[in-house]
Amino acid sequence: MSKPAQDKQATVYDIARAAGVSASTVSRILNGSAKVAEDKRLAVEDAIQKLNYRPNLMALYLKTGQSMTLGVLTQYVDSPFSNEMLRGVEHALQGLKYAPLIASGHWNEEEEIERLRLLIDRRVDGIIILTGHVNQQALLEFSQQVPIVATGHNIKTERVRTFSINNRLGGYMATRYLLDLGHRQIAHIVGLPDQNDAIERQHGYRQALVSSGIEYDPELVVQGDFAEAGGFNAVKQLVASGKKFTAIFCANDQTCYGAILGLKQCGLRVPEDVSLIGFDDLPFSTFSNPPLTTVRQPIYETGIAMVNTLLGLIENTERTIDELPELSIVVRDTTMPYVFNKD
Amino acid sequence: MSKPAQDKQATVYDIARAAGVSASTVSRILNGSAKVAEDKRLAVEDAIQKLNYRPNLMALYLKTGQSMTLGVLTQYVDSPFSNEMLRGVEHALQGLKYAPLIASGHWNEEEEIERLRLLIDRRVDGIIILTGHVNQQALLEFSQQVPIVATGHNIKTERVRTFSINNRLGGYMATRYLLDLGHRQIAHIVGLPDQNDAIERQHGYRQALVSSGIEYDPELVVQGDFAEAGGFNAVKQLVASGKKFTAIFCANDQTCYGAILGLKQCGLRVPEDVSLIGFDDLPFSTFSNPPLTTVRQPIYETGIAMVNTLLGLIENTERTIDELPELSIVVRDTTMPYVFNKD
DNA sequence: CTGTTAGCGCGTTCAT
DNA sequence: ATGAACGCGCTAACAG
Repeated sequence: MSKPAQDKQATVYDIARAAGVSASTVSRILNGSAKVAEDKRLAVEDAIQKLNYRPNLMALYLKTGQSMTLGVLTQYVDSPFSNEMLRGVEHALQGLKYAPLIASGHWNEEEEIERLRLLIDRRVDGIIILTGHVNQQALLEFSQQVPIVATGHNIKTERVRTFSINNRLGGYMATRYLLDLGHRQIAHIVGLPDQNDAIERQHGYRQALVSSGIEYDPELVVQGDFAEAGGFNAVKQLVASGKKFTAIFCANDQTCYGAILGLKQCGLRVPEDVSLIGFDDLPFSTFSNPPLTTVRQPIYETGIAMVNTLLGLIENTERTIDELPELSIVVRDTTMPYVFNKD
Repeated sequence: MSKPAQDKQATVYDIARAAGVSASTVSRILNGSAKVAEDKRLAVEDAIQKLNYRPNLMALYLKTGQSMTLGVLTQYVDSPFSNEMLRGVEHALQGLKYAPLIASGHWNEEEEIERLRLLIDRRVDGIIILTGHVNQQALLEFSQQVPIVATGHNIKTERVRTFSINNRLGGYMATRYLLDLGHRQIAHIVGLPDQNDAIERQHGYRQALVSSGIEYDPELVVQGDFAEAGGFNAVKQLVASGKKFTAIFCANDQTCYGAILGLKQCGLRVPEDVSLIGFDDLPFSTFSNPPLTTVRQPIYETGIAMVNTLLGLIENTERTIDELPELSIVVRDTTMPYVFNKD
C-alpha cells in the first residue's frame, strides 16, 4: 500500500515524549479532565504548538462513540430550495463543533437509501433528511441506528422527529389569493409526481377552487418537475392546448421562473396577461424578472429547527425549538387583479 | 456520558461469534485477502446479512490511514456557481467509495482556514478548494498534511495542483463581443473586491477597450459582489450617475440577473436599451428573463477534473485528466447590435 | 497529581 | 486454511 509521502500528524504520544510526560497527562490537559501541575501543562501546551498537534477525530470516535458529524441527505446540491434549508443548518451549527456531511439522493429512493447507508457507515451522530422519497418504513429502520430528523414526513418516535408544513393550506392560500384577485381560469403546474408536497399543494388548489364554486378542470392542471425546465415546458403545453387561463399557481418558485420565460416566448406578459404565484419564497424570487408573488414558507428557519431538534435527540436533552413562522403570501410583481387584465 | 439507547452496530467479533469463526477470518472474507473455506464463507456471509453488519469506517481509518472522504471547501452552500462545480465533483465521485465532506468559508480567509482545519481534523484523504481567499502560503502549509487541488491559484507542487481559467481572456472576450456589436460606452460591474478572478476579468475588460482605441473610463466601472444584489445596486448607481452607457459587462451571471431587474426598474429594456453580457454560463442562465448572453467557462467539467486530479495525488497514480473546454461566448437574448439601439 | 493498562473495531503478521 | 496477538490514537479506570 504505497501511501504518498506526508507529514505524519503528531499524536498524543509525540506530545507526551516532547513534553516529558505520559500520554494520559496530555489527554487530561486536552480535555481539562483533571488537575495537572502548571509546569507540565506549559510544557505540553508548548509541544502542542511546536508539533502543530490536532486530535485525531477518527480515533476519538472509537473511544467516545461520537463522530461530531451530522449527516445531511439532500436531493441536489444545486437545488436552491434545499440549499436555503442547508443555510439554516449551517447557521445553527455555527461554532458547535459538529460538522455536516452532505450527501445527495437525486429524488431517487434507491439512491437515497444508498446515501443514508453511506452516512451511517461514516458513523454520523445523527441524520437530517431534507425531504425525499425514502418511505416511512425505511426511515424507522434507519432510525434504529441513528437519530433522524426529516421534513416531508409526519411521525414522531423516540428517535425520529419530523417537520412538515401544511402544503395543502399553502396551495389553498395561493389559489385563494388568485381567486380574490378576480381570476376564475386558474391553471396549476404540479410538482414532482409522487412527491407528497406536490400532491398536497394540488389538493389545496382544488379545494380553493371548489370552495369558490369553480369546477376543477383537469385540463388546466399540467405536470411540472419542481424545476425551471418543468415550468417552461408546462406553460408551452398549456398554451398549445388552447385552454384559456388568466393565472397560474406554480408548485414552487423555480417552476415560476421557467413559466415566466415560457409565457414570454408565447407572447404572453406577466402579470398583464397572466398572473403567476409560486411557492417557497426563495431568496432569488426578489430578483427574478419580475419579482415573484409567492407563498412564503420558513425554509431557512426549518433548517435551524431541524439541527436543534437533532442535537436534542443526540445529546438526549430537551431543547426549546423556536416556533416556525406560519405560511404567508408575499405579494410582488407577478400578480394583478383580473379586472385590469387584457385591454 | 448518557448515550441515547441505540442498536449497537455489529462488529467483526459479533459476526465471528455468530458464524463460529475468528475475527480474522471474517476480515479475510470481507476483503478477499486470503482463501477461506466455502462453508465458513457462507456462514459468515449469512451472519453479515442477519446482523446487518457494516464495517466501521472510523476504525478502518485507524488501520489503513484512509478515511475515504474528500474535503471540499466551498464558499456558500447557496452559490449557484460553486454548486455547479460541486455537481461535477459529485459526478466524478459516482460509485467511487469516496464521499465528499463539504464546508463553507463564506469568502472570509479566517473562516476558510478554520474550515480547512476542520476538514483535516476529520482526516480527509484530500481537499478540494473551490476558490476562496486562502493565500498561497497557507495553501502550501496545509498541503503538507493532505494533498490539495484548488481553483483560483496557480501553483504546482508534489502535493498541490491547481486549475484556473484565463479570467483576463474571458473579460477581454466579453468586452470584445460587445465592441464588435458596435457598442462604445460599455460599463463594467466588478466582482468581489480583492478577489483575483474579479480583478483579472476587469483587466480583460480594460484591455479590450484600449485595444479598440477606447479610453478606460473609471466612472463606467462600478463595484458589485458576484451576487444578484450587487448587480442590482450597481446598475441603480450607474443610472443615477447620469453616465451614458449602452452595454454592461457583468463580472458573473448572478450579477447579470440583478442588473436586469435594476435596469427594468429604471425603465431601461434589455437588450433594446442596454445590452448585457455575463460570465459563467450557469444552468439558470438559460431560463433567466431574458436568457443570458455570457462567457461560458467549464465549471462542471472543472469539478470533475479536480476530483480526478486529487485522486491521482492521493493514490499516487497517473490519471489522464480530460482537457477542459476553452472559454466561449454563448449568445442568447441579452445582447444586440448597437445600431439597433434606441429609436 | 501522574503513569500504567486496557479497549474501542479492524487488518495484518505470525504461528499453527 | 485459520486463529491469536498486536497496534492504529485516544481516554477512562486503576493504581500509586
